[in-house]
Amino acid sequence: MIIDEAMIVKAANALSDKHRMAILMQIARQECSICCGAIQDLTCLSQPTVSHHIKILVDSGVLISSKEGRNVNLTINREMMKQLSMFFLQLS
Amino acid sequence: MIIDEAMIVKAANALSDKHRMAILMQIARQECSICCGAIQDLTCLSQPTVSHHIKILVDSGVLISSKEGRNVNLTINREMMKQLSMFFLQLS
DNA sequence: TAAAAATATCGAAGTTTTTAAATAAATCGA
DNA sequence: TCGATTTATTTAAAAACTTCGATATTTTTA
Repeated sequence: MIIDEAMIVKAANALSDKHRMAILMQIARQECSICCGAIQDLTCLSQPTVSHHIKILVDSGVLISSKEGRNVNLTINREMMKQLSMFFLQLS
Repeated sequence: MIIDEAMIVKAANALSDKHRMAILMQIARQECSICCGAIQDLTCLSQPTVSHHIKILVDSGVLISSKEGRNVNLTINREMMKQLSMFFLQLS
């Protein structure tokens, strides 16, 4: 996976909102994947707002989504996390 | 240095703009510290806009500024970069 | 001390983001 | 098939962000 500056900016943008960060951390704590509804229960936000935030997280490559019936399961994109870690390591 | 979720969000926000990312990368390429004027020369932005972006980068802890006469010298906060790297490594 | 230089602040315009209500679409179960 | 469930989309309002011109502040230099 090749990551460029624009992708880092996009990922940073995805994580620049406290609700989206909370969603990421919630998924990180999970053993297995988790669906949108379960995430909504953990926030103070409406369903459309959660859907919007999840879209941003998925579009940026931070999360991976996979549809399963009427649910959408979400997992962390660990490859992206690795790339971000490397990026900041090089700057340290 | 202890870094919490809110600080990560703030740093991510600082890096969620392509101009601010470009400023960071420019400073990263530098051997020694660099002043605001030198950064402005490398962007297509006005002086007040560059000043504004630099303030966001400094306030978030991404950059460190030190005044020297009428210049402000900027360097990367490598400790912050290390913390960010660690954060994403744990998620990978 | 006065002009020049570097940076910061203020104020306003334009753009983007966040949010939720209403609604749509897709899928499951009875 | 019909109603319930899950997620997405549309729309609109409010809040936040980006940008720059004008101006202020601080420091250097002539």
